[in-house]
Amino acid sequence: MLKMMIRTTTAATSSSCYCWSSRGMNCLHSNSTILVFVNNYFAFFHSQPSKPIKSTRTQLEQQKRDLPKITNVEYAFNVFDKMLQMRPLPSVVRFNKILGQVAKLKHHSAVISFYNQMVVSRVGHDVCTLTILINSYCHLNQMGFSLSALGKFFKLGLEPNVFTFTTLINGFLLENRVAEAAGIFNKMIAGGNCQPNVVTYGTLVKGFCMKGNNSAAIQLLRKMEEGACKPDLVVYSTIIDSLCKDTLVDDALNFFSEMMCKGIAPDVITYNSLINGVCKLGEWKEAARLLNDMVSKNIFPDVCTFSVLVDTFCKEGMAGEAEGVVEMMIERDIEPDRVTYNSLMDGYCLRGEMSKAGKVFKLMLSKGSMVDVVSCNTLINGYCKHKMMDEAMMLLREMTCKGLVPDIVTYNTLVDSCCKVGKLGDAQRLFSEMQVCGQLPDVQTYAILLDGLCKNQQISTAIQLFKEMEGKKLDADIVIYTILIEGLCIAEKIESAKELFCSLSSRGLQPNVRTYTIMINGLCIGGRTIEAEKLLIEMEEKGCSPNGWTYNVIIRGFINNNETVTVTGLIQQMVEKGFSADAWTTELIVDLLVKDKVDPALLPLMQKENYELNLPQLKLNRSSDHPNKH
DNA sequence: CTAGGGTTAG
Repeated sequence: MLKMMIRTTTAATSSSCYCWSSRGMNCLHSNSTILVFVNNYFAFFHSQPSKPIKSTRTQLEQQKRDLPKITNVEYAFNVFDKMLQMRPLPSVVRFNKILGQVAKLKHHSAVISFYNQMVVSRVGHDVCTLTILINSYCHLNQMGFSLSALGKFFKLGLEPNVFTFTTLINGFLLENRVAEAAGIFNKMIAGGNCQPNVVTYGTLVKGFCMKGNNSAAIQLLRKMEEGACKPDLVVYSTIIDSLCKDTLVDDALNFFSEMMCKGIAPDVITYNSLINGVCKLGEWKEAARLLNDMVSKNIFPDVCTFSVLVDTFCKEGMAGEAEGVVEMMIERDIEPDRVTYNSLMDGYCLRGEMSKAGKVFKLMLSKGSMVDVVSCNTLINGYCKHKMMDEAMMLLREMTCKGLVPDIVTYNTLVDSCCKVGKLGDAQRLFSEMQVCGQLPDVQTYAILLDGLCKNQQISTAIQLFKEMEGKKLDADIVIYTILIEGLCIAEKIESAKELFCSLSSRGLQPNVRTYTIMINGLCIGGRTIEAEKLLIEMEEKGCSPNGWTYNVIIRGFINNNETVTVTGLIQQMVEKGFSADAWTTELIVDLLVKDKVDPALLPLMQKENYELNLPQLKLNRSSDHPNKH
């Protein structure tokens, strides 16, 4: 359906950009920058061949004619059996070829059983056989067996080569044992007869990146430049990707240009890393520039490239552009996958266009095997965020009918929304249901339900639930305690809240800004403004800087307790730190100004600004609660 | 015949 809609729109895409409505198609006259962007790409993609030219694969196939192409393990078993029955036995090389192909299919346990058959049938093995074996053990996270396979080298009088050592290094890295990986590498360098090559270096660079040690990875790259083994595309791409993941996109771009200066051409993986990096920072214009750049170099974007763009446009609220990207994909015969459609669906959910989200979901259903737990969760989340609880619950039932098992995210989403709309009973029923279905609640689930109970003034039930959680040996974190402290404050049990707050350090927990602010608010509600002010100073001293929300809370607290003398100082402090009063606080301050109780010079310093959260202020203000980000 | 980079979504 969606595809049909997309196809009907493509004819007109050169002049405008379209979006869908429930009635069909509407012309979307968005701002010119976006139109220029989209149109450039259409022009651009129309000028490209619709599919990359197929390489001369026939040649390769001809070369391999004597070797059967292994496409699945069953076939490999057959071929292998036949080979074992041949007399004389085929050469080790032929067995290695089969083994290698099975390993490429990632059927590592099959590799091991083939190897064992080879041993029984007395097929000789060589360095290559053992290296494939070691590699398979590595991928099965069985380094112990890898190392005992290494022992076979000595038994058979074989010498491990650079492939063997690189495989071992990779094996240690897969188990996060970077030190041991580096140890092998150092021994290679010291040994002299088997020096690391560019792949060995690349493997270790990856290892450092995995540990988040970019500087070690970069150091290794610099070391390569000094020696005979120069860094290649993979080494650069690994570092570029790692920098992008750490949002150090500028550094990544520097390595990108450095690489190109050396005549190393980037590929689709390099560009995907960069596009992903800039997109995570919301810089879609930079992403568009990179996309432009790669296509101009005849590097073809793949599903991943496009999916990232769809996701970013959706998150930036640019659904029309996201649709445009999907059109481009279809135009270029790149089939959007579940990730692409899921991003688009999430984008519609974000805009509250739930009927369009539902249409994408139906389209995914019609394609078969595209809908999974994640896509259901996305739509359920969309329904929940727009308080369409009936639809959300219906989808929960539907997914079970389709044989999809709702996971902890499904239940957490639903429990949270039930709490937010005040359906505590439903939330509790879902909480039991998930346990019956074998999805054990985690700390986050408890946090969600505890928060719901506390916000709905059911503190005693909350405390009961908290004890249940402790009984299950789940470690309560600061988020849980903050919720309970807030719950106690809402119940106006300020002394208990304070006690719990003071017990945090003995529990090995550090209060965060949220915890402090909630406690300060509680103290103000209880009229204990002196303690509130002391806590404001204390948090700063303990290295937890108050934020705008903290100041708003304490200022309101002081005003409500008629302590207007201190308020002037607090407002000054807040403004000096670059925070401003929210609408509620401003109202109270203006009120004071009218009564001539604060310095009028402060007025222009205050701007209206919406804060994420409003705390209960002697009265409960449920409607102003925002989704909690525990 | 054997070893290294990205796979995006809730």
